[in-house]
Amino acid sequence: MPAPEGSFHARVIAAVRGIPRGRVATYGDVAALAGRPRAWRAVGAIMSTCRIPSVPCHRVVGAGGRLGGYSDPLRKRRLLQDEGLVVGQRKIQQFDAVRWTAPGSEGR
DNA sequence: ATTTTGACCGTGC
DNA sequence: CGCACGGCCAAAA
Repeated sequence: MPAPEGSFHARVIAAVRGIPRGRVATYGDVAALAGRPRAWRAVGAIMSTCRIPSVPCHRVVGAGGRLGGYSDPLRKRRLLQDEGLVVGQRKIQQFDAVRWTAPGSEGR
């Protein structure tokens, strides 16, 4: 289990696990929730190792609502649509309306 | 310890 | 709106 407590990996997974169904977050958001708002790079690398089914890694999308990457891009698109999201051919519609924001991270 | 890579992001044309 | 370039962080070799 490649997720020692206190590691960036564990924090990222915890953040992704906190994304409810029908909602999406960008790599930058996940990185910020993980405590490293500038580590979206590492977040993507970690997601690539996302072999844990307990983590809805398909809810992590690129900035601006882009699908981003995935082992099976088509599958990711279908999963998001299955959760009630409107996905275009390359980007998510109403992205701002479905973008997941951590409790307390909103405007203040 | 240094170098390379990766499911990225933002800016410029 | 699409492509090219640079910058950034962490893990692996």
